[in-house]
Amino acid sequence: MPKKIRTRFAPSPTGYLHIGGVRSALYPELLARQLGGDFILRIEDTDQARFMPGATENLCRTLKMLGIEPNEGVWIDDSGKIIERGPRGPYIQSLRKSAHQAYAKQLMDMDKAYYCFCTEERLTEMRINQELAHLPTGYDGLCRKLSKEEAQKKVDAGEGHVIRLKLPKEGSVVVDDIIRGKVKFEWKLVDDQVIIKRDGMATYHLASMADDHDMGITHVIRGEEWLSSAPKHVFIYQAFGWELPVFAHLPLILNADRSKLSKRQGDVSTESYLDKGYLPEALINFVALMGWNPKGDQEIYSHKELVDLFDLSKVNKAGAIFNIEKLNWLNNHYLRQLPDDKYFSLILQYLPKTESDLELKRRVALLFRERLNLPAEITELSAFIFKPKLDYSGISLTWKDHTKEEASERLKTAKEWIEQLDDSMMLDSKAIEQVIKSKIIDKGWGNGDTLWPLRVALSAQEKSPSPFELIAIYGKTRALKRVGETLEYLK
RNA sequence: GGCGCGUUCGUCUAAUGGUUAGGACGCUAGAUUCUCAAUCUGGUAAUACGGGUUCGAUUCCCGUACGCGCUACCA
Repeated sequence: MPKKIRTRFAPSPTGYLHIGGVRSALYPELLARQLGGDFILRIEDTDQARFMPGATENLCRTLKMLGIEPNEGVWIDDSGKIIERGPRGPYIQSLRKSAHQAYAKQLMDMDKAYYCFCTEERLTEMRINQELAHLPTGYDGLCRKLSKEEAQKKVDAGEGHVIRLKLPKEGSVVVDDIIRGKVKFEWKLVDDQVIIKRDGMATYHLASMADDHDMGITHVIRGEEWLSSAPKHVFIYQAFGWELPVFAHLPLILNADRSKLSKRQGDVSTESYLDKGYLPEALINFVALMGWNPKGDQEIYSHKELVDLFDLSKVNKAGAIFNIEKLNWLNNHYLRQLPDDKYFSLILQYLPKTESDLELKRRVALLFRERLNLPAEITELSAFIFKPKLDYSGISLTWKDHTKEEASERLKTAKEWIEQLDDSMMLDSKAIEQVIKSKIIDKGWGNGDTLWPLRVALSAQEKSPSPFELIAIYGKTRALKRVGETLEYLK
């Protein structure tokens, strides 16, 4: 029986989940779902200094909203409390400290690691000197030369220390990556990495590999920034004789200037996109297609379709710039697909609180639906509808070279038409359109010279929905009031 | 500086040792239309550069350029 696929997303609780993180979570999730495997969420909090309270909750909440749910590991319950589920916990890395230390000890017993007593000051000075001499930077191996007895004596004497990997000094390693193929590194250029810090906590390199192994992770899917340190990871796996996972280093998501996506440039917090009204479906669709494509001309994919189609080996190698225009287009698409009730519940908050007529608000929301990339845009687009009185000073009420008198004449007549409108058709803009257009024909007028003044009278906007739709929205009384006020204004 | 990765329209991408190098977003023109939006139709625009290999390279190889990542007791 083939081994069960187990993938994971392992963020650090140092801030909000950013867009790149969404993809780092999505791809492993897609893969696990497709192959009937497990998707695990592990929190990597070994850096106490960068730990941010609330970050784990935020990460989980955001993933939950996006519909990327792990079936094992850290999660958040409905009351907002962090929970852990699954048989291979704890899934919060700092809680695995003693296991990491035991692994480090084993590595030392195998002579694959050693104590280092060098101070920060010495290390800094060493690095500066290396830079000045234009030499590659890296640990000079001073403590590597210490005998085990000497080192143990220092430790017993209570001297502060870290544990470093004892990497080969010659030869090379090949990291096999499913996206990039075989990547070769010379051992002599790989630094003796610290794996246990002075505070006893493991660094990423040991902690992540140990946990991945202990949790049975089969596919390590992570950002390209890890490729350079992959040799150390391979070393650790091999030192313990563990079976290597499949490595997949994802291309980075970039700012417009092609630098790594960062908080300095634009908004990268996924939660803020959600808050702005970008729909989870749009975000998932968008992020999935950055750096991967199932071929063909389809642009819209549901999460389910992505699960079926995803193929790790077809992920691109080059980084991708975050293109908000396309996200907007996708959001417009998904907004229009939403069931009316759901759509309205998203829009309501952007319509005036002072307006109490919920049914009116609902019809306004539906009226502007296809023009929206984001829910908030409706506020400005529809503001005129809720104003008690319109200001016509900034816009022409006359069609082309028509005169004010002609416009007034049209409006006066249109007012009568509105009055005569059958009450039963007041909600039906198509019916209203039919009636009014036929009356225009009867009069021998043109659509433009009549409809333009009418629409502007109702909206005071250069651009707006049609006069028929506006009459339907307003109802007879308010529509007549608007036209009446326009007539006053024209005098 | 060293090491690693990368490079197809402005952006996201597809394709193949032989194609008019395809799609989408954007932009743009037209149709529709009272305006806008939506919709439909059309247009715009790309294989970084230089060498090879080959009958033929965008595709394979080498080099150059450029970009990015890493170079922490951060992840």
